[in-house]
Amino acid sequence: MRGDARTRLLEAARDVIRAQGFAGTSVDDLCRHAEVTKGAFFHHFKSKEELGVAAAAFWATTTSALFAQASYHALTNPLERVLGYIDLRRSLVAGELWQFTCLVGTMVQESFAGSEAIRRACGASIFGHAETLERDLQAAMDEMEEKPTWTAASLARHTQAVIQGAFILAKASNSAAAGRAIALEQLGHLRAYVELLFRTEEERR
Amino acid sequence: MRGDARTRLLEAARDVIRAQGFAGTSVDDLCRHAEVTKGAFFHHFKSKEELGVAAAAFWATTTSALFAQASYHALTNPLERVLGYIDLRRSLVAGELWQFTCLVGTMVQESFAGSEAIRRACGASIFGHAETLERDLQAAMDEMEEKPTWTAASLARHTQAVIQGAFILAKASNSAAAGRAIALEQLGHLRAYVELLFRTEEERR
DNA sequence: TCGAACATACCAACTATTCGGTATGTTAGC
DNA sequence: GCTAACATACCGAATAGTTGGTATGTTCGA
Repeated sequence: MRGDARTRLLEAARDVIRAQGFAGTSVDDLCRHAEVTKGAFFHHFKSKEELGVAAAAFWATTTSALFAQASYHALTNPLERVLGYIDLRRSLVAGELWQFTCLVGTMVQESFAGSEAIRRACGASIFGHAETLERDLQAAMDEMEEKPTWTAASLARHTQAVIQGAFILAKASNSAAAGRAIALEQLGHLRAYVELLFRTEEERR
Repeated sequence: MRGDARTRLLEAARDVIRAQGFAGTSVDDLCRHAEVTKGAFFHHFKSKEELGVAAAAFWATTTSALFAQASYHALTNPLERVLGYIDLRRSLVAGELWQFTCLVGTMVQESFAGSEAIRRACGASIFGHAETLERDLQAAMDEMEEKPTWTAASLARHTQAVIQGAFILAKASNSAAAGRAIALEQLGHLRAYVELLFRTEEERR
């Protein structure tokens, strides 16, 4: 028990902030949820803002570890690896909204004006994750006959834009079930776009 | 001057909440920005939450008026009208981030768990706007030879998902200029997807 | 048409509470 | 016995919301 207060606070931040937002979550909220006293909080983080930065970094490392060990990386076809990533994202849409939405996407929305440090940490997480898709996208592009006008980096960012937008539409929905359905629907459109971009006419039939 | 305190508060909410988020904006912030006293605020809105609901409704009416009068509606080809909508959205990406991002997208992200009333108002704005695109999309679909598997409603929602996601990536960017560039890039991908879906192989060459 | 009755719009000061943060401990492990 | 990891108690500032009052109409009967 002793020695893990910092991790418990970061896990609490990950869950509570996704549900309530950063400004809508008080330090006491986090301490209650992590079953930790305020003294412990300010022992590990010198301010609430510093916790926000640490939570974004925590999110970046834990999620990148999750995706790094995924099985789609073993596929030989780079396009199949990209589609495998999208399918994995689809499989992660489960449970309540706060369980599958994105911490840094939520945080950056309300912190980009107030805290440059949090904004930078969230941006690093989002764009860093996008960059991990770039290699496979570039490899798939290199196999194409006619070179496209768009770049692998912009398409990698597009996957993240669709995912983040899907989460917003899910949050705007009338129920968790409806939100999940819309998120899946939107990831379906993302998959269709990637397939349309890469599959040539003859391949499609 | 007298009699417009309510409108000035709604305009202040539209601008300040887009920059700071709902929870990050205090009632005093709004009163200062609208040059109105706190008494006036609680005369027109019985709570901060009620202002949030009214701001979402205000956003829905003002933005739908903006798009209703746009010139792309005069185009005869329904697909051209859809692409005209996307091009209009691209032209609106200008100035600072808080000036072109979406109020209800920002608000729903942090309010969906805390206030059902605000969540509902934001959802009505987003999905109501999506529905205005459905007619043109359906008309374009009806002109296609082979009927697609996806629906006009889901594609209409997809436009909104990409737009909302583009705003999040813009906010995560290191500068307003970089954010604008990413937003435009992402709307470009959205345009490309719509074109790929509707243009048949022969039309494309 | 005049004015009392009423309604709306707003103001300035106040309250109760919550917030982020701090000061001062206490405990456990090397 | 020294240091990092906590706990307890507290502070000042900020917060949402309230109160009692005033200024500006609006209505309607005599």
